Amino acid sequence: MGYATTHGRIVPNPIADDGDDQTFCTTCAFGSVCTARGVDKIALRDLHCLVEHVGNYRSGEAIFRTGERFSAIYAVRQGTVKTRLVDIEGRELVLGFYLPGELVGLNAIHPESYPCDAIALDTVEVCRFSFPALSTLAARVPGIQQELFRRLSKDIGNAALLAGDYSADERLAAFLVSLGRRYVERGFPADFLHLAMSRGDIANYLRLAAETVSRVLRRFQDHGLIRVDGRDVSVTRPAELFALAKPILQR
Amino acid sequence: MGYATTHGRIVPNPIADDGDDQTFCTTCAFGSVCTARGVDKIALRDLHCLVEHVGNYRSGEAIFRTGERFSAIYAVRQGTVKTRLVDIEGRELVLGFYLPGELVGLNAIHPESYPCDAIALDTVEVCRFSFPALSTLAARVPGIQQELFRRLSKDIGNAALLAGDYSADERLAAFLVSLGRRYVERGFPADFLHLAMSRGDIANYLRLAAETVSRVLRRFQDHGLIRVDGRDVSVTRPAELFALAKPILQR
DNA sequence: CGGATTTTTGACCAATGTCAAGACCGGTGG
DNA sequence: CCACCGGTCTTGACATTGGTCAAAAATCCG
Repeated sequence: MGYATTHGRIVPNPIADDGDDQTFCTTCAFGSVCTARGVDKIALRDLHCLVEHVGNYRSGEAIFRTGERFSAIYAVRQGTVKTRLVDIEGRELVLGFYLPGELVGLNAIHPESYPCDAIALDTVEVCRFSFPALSTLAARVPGIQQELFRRLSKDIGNAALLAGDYSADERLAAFLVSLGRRYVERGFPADFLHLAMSRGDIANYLRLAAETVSRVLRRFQDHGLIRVDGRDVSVTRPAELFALAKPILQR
Repeated sequence: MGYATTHGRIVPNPIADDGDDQTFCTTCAFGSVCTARGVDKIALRDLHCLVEHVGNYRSGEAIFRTGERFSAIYAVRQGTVKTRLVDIEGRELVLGFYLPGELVGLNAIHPESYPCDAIALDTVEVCRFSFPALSTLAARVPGIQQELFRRLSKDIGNAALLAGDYSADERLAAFLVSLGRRYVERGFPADFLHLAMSRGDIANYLRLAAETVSRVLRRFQDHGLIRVDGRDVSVTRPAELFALAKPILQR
């Protein structure tokens, strides 16, 4: 695990180890397949073979761009990635944020070309999985096929989450809670978040104006739910925050 | 093909034939796999074996309900299905509408239980595909695995479509254009739609109030873009309607 | 025909967006 | 070390879209 400082604090910052033939990267998208479900050695080696580490994208750089031919999906190893599309009128639309261990590019299988840009929000490393190779392997290894189906299916649900006509408060609360949960899954404290993305990106993702994000965070802080310091947020009343988020997150 | 009358008109109404060992149902979700890509005979028979026709749901009846254990996906054969969830506050949230040939239930793979209700909007018949059986088959027949990946991926894109902060006009235009396209794919005229769903359902799906849907349709008609008669809509100026929908549909 | 449901229409209201100005923060170079 | 600069963030005043409420009209269905 690596650490980075922001505003003079020590902030945990996940960095994937390289893994080995037995364990694979700890943050690997397919880690669970290999560990929990006991994939056979050969499959594991095959998976290793078709993975390619691609690294050191700096903030603002693109991992792929809209319209490029789809050939691979990417697992985030370190840093945070956003996907976004820019519509005909020039409006930016942020589709999602991806933390270490999450898969980017699943929405490109159908159109066969990437329907969005994937942009690094800080220093990012990814694993590249050639999709033809991966689907061949998936046909041989049930666990991997399963995992792909699962993640595709999960993304459908996630995309639908935002689509509701929820209030700005509900959206922001759900955003913070969900981000918190995903950090916890990766072994980070539940009550402290560092936001890799700007207010503008958050607003764009939640379909709000940046000003509204600012105001709501301010209000949450005034009510004692959270403590905001720039891009660092500590959650002081998780239960109340969750209560707000409930209509969106319930299931 | 069957026909039904509404408001005294003759409205085309797709009814899938039963297919045979060679051709499968014409509207079948996996039709393209079998025909275009030449699936081997054995696979085709297997697919036939694991399909189960389930029929004659009447308007309002559920094909599955929130929380039931996930065991199968369904391909619509006849009629129209809506999926919806009811949030903690009792608000209904329509997730999608499904025409003949489309797959319902893909969003249930991940949670392993259906995260929404699937409700018949008129007289509905479906094909039931046991999911364990289907994924086993998918591992053997690349075309089927491919088709599943494709459709899962497509649904991610569709779910994201609605999520933008688009105006009521843009939403409704995109809704009509997209519905029209899907009908055309099924061999129905491009300029005439019959809406199986109520204004309330449309509103709910587009995250608008029912009153807004009414008003916008009225305005479209006043401007000569469409002609509305209850649930029948004819598109008189497709180009202009598309122009409105463009920010949402472009890709 | 008659009650229930859906749809339309109108009047009003509130949440959120827009515009504009200023504060803050981090980085750069003198 | 400090001054400046660009970007991001915050705050305030105001405008607008779409929601809410209520009632009337149309449609459905027995």
